Amino acid sequence: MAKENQFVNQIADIETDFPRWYTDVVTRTKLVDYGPVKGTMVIRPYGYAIWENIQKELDARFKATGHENAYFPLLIPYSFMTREAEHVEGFAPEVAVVTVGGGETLAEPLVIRPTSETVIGEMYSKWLQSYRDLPILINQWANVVRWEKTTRPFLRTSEFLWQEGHTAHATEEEAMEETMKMLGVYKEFAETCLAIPVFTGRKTEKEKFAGAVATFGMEAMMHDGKSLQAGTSHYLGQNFSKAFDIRFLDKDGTHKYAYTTSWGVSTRLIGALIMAHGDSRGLVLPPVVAPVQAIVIPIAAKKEGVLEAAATLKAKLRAAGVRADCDASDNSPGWKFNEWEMKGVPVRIELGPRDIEAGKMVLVRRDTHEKTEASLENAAEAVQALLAEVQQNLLRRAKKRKEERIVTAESAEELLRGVEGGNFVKAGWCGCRECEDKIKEQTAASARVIVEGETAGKCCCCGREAKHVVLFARAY
RNA sequence: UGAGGUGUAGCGCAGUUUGGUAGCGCGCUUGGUUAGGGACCAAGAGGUCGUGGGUUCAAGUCCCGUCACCUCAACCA
Repeated sequence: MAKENQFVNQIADIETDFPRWYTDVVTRTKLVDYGPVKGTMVIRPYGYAIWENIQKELDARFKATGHENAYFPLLIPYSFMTREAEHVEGFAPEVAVVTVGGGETLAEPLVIRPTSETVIGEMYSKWLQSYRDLPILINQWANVVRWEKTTRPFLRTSEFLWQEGHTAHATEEEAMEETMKMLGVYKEFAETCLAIPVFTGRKTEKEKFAGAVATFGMEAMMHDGKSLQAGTSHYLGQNFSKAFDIRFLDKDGTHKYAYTTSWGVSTRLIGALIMAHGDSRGLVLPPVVAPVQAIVIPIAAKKEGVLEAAATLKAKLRAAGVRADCDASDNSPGWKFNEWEMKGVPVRIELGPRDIEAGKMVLVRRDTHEKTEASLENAAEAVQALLAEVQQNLLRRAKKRKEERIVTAESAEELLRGVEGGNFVKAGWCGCRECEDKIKEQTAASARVIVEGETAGKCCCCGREAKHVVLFARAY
């Protein structure tokens, strides 16, 4: 009992104090540390390794859909921001501005990019001349800065890492197709790699990206029933091409403005992983993105042959492509069990004198804590099979919860009851901004996405005829 | 930007009410014994008490200012 308490004291209780649980877990597992400047974070090796795995998976998908990587400058002339009216209005309050360079006040202040539509638009206008130059399909991996008032590691920080795709097309249809295609790429990635089932759909006017014609979002359900916007894909129409003069000479001999898109996901995905799968013992990482997929814990490590056998096993697993490690530190086995569980490693392998003699190992999976034995001879196969199963199970589990936690509401009261119970709520909406604001005020829930292909009778707020079915939730 | 809270050793905290030698737990170092769910013994190292000023013989403690961080709300990926 005393020992149990000692463990529990490491991190706050996930059910009763989720925000605290989150910050405890991200710092104690060494994913992240706070930076010296307000709102900044240091992504430590264990956290960055997750990001690298996310990047690897996403980058492959971007390349497979015809995109190339490039890099645009961090500093943007302030005047660029003001060329698109909605854009500047949306971003001006949270932009960081450089006014001095080389000890001298700059003639024109520079913005540290909060997003890159403007610089990239400027460059596209230079590069684009003929319809033959289209489409332009470029992605950038970069950091951006948004001066946020309150911050939380991975979820909202002043500086964060992301990927922003920026494309230009000859027609509206093609640009819209691109917008939806990339939303689909995100969705597939979230489910197969992060084991997070998501809701996708169009955002309301209130929630859309500043400067977009339409924004489509990917929403994920967190442990506490709140929603996290995990990615967005924007159809920008000709808003930016008109502001930045992105024109081309078409087949018919006339100049036309291009149709552009942009889409991005960020290090917030790491926060999504943590909050979607974590449990009372800490992180639960899906094998596809886990920095360490299997951790070998030698038992009675000082007994002859144990460490050697553990090292051999690790090497064997690595040779088979498993991200394996061995904890040969002086800590007790029990300490290691808890530590690596907190760090979310999908599979633990216990290897002691008894096992070695029997030619076996003990496998313990992080998601269910189920213990099994497997032969050392086919170690790699057994571990790979278990990793695949853990990945499947995490998705299955998350899907089940997602389905169980969707309710419908006919009135604002029902909506409130729904979100208070930690649910996502489908409800009819008349389409007006007043109702949307009112719902938010009364329930603290916002319109996450407009649900496609469903019809509702009445608006849950004003009772007029509903234009859309909307998925409402409290959000991060 | 509004409301609340916290700053004392690497981490978590006590000490502040009533001013008088800087404490506890974990972690860290060294040596030894241990080892299948956060082991044990012994000896150590480590602190301008967030910061600036003031009151006082004397300030972690009282007064004034200031900064940072956390939680909740509003805005965003």
